[in-house]
Amino acid sequence: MRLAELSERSGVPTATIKYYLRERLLPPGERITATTAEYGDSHLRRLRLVRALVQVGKMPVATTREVLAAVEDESLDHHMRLGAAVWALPHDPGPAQEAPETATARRTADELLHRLGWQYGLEMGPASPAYGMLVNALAALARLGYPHAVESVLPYARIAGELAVADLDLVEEYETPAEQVEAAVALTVLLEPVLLSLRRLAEAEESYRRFRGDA
Amino acid sequence: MRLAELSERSGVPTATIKYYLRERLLPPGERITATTAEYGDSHLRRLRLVRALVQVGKMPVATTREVLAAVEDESLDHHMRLGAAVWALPHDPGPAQEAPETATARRTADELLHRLGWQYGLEMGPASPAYGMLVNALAALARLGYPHAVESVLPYARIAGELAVADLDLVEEYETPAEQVEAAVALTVLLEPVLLSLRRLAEAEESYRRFRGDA
DNA sequence: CATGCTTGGATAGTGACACTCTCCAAGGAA
DNA sequence: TTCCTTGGAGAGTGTCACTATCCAAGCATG
Repeated sequence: MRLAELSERSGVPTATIKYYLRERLLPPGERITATTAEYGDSHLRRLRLVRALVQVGKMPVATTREVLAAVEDESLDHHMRLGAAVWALPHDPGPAQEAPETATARRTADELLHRLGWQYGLEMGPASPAYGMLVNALAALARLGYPHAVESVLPYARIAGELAVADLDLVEEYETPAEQVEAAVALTVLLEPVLLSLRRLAEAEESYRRFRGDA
Repeated sequence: MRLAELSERSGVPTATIKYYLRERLLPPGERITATTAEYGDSHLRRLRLVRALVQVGKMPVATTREVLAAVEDESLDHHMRLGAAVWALPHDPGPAQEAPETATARRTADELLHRLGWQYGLEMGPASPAYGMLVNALAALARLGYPHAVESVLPYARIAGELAVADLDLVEEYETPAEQVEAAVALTVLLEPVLLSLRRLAEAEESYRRFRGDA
């Protein structure tokens, strides 16, 4: 199919597809003549993934490119490939200035990983983007005077552990490593809004039960 | 204290504080002379909250203004005030075009609320931003061919329920309704990055355990 | 073969957003 | 009196995801 048809079938404007091609989020089509290129189902599939990651997952385009590169990197073993892909997922820049709250938050995060027995996290953690995000968020809570000690966060960490098990169960339903890595990225990103919106709905429900009719 | 000192104590540049004043994220200081205004601890506290919501919680400035207005609205009862505040929290625009996947996603969401027995959600749900986010995300998963049926999402919803209980427990540790509403907003927003980063760390851990050493 | 449309590629422009810079007049301090 | 600081207002900046405009080379029709 040509660009126009790819656009029609995916619902993405041609100008946007051209932009994605330029940014290397989509591999170039197979050149037929000097002025036309042919696209296949793999392009359509990739285009849908890109759209989902960028629009629903709100991932920056540059980040998406890196993640997709990791997904396709056949030179890594399975765990490393998963790791590289998820590693590249969007994250806030780590703690910038070393405020005193940051140091405390770092210690809290470390103790948390200890208490949970997350070996890999303890080893690789401090360098990983997710660890930086965690430290940042804990430091922000501390600055506002909200609970941020290990005891307060531990329940959330246990719940996160349950989530990860559910996620990996879903991933393992796929056969090939390539499918699994793609599923890991898609599900990691796209289940975030699902989870957050469900939490908001659940909070409304719980608030209704507890406070309904209060003055 | 004057603007310069407020800036120094909060670490926020004066130009940015002026911007927040202009955007009504901060109430104006008490005018002392024609050219000077006095700010108090409440301004410092509010400024820190704004910074946390905007920078860590990545909330748009316009949204933050609405949320803070709801937090301060004394005319609502407690549950409504919480609801109004969380209602105004940032959310994607609801489902735009009515693709077939959207209709399916909507049915899945409704059935989910039924199965969970979330009365309030069933009643108010379809109008709420969180419901729109959920439908959007489920539709995106469907478009990519990933599981999005009630059975696949149910575990996540149950976990969200646990999160909400933990959240409201934290909120109820505060005494006055005003403190509780502010805590609800702050914790709803600031625990999101905590939760998401913990999920990423947990996924890395779980992936390490399952796939370590795979070819 | 001439005419006009389509295609893909390159370049520049748009709109939203969170700041950030530059002025300015009125005070206050030395 | 002179200089510096303050708060307010308007315009400018940088980023980012597009999006509109050009352009040359085909292809399709009369």
